[in-house]
Amino acid sequence: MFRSSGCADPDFGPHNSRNGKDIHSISILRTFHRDQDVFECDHRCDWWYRIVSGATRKYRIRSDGRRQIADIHLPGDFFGFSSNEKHGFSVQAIVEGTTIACYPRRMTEALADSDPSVARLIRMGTFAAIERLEQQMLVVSTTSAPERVKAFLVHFRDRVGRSGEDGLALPITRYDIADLLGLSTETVCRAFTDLRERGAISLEGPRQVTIIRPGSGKD
Amino acid sequence: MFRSSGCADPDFGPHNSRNGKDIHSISILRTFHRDQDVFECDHRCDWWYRIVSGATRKYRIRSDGRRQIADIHLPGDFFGFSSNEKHGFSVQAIVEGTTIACYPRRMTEALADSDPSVARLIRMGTFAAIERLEQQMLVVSTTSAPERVKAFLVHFRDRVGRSGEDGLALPITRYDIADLLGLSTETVCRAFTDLRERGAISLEGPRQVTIIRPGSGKD
DNA sequence: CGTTTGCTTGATGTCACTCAATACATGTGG
DNA sequence: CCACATGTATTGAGTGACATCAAGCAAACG
Repeated sequence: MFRSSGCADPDFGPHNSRNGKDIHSISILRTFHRDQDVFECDHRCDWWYRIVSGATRKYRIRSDGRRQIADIHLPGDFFGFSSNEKHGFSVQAIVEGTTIACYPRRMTEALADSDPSVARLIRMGTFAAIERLEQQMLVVSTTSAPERVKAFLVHFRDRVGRSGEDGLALPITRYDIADLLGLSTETVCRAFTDLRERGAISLEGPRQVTIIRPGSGKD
Repeated sequence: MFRSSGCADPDFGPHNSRNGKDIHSISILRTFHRDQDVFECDHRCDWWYRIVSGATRKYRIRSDGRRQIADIHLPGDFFGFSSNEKHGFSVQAIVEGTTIACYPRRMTEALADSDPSVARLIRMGTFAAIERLEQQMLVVSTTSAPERVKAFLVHFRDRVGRSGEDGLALPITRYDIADLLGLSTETVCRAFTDLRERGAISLEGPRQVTIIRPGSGKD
């Protein structure tokens, strides 16, 4: 359905561990259906996660009933970190068949204590999560709606891993984009057509976008 | 000027280290003037930081000249983490005399490799940073301007460390709040008066706020 | 300088509707 | 019983009309 980023991840190959146990051996792989929960907001933080293939959304239902999406996770992304007892967010699979590596938290922390390379790996994962959120913050705070959508597209393309070609296949609906950017679906639709008419993007289909002029209004 | 949270931090007291070196001994304390740069966006990420007292803003200048504030750091907060060579953001002191503990990155990473408790400390700091950003995301994405300001106030009060009293002293100007929330200063002002007239907050002064009804529209 | 208010214009949310694609159950004829 | 068509409901996407809210400018206030 959309370009799978696969498992091409240099950081996550087999690595030297001093005691035989590595981070792979303590993880379990789970596959999720579309819209299936990975965890809910009131669950305990007993696991860490990493996307192998597919995509997930981290969201929260506001008191007024709106759904706020805080993050989209793509292959290679870590998530589920928390210093509290419970995550404040729920996470759902977006794509049918999303595969996620699940790491039991206590065991992984113990492994990190004994193996500095594991600690380093987790550290890099959290650093990447911080940068993802910071970029996301810039995108969300873009004032004009079309520019916000465009910033999202550029950011998303950069995350998917630019492979030279310009075509970008969105795994998410307009509704998801709206809840991620704090806009209404209608405004997102209008932003897409606006960007297309102004020549900033071209649409081969609703989910198939080509960014033509990423320069204007990049940040 | 505003309530100093001081240094009351259990995690950061002297801790057991196996080789005599602890994270305190490799850090240096620096004091900054108001609006003085801690680092700029194109600088290399050679240091990690932690606020001891005062406050800082992490910001970035957009291509259209607007200043986007991505985070406010308060005492106890770690910042400066990045998996890239350079931070994409600049950080400035907000409060005169802001004191920051600076940790040389390579040395701290080496210390983390040899001392699991240091690695754990850094991990907790990054987890807290992630949660800060996620909460910030929820605040920024609140649709209505008054509700967004109110969400900011509630979030900020929770971060400053609720000590029972309701009074909240803001270390930052309306302009900073505007750039943090993606609003104009005028709209922030109007939101303050609107919240005051509706009885949600009371203002003892421009920087002295009391949150009366945090419940409505909390998230 | 930081904060606040009034006024106007423009942008966005809301409501309503259309359109296309899909899935699923039902019906019909061989 | 099976193959194939039809009707219906559902979902995602796009558009238009209208009211509302926030930005921008100006000016006053402390």
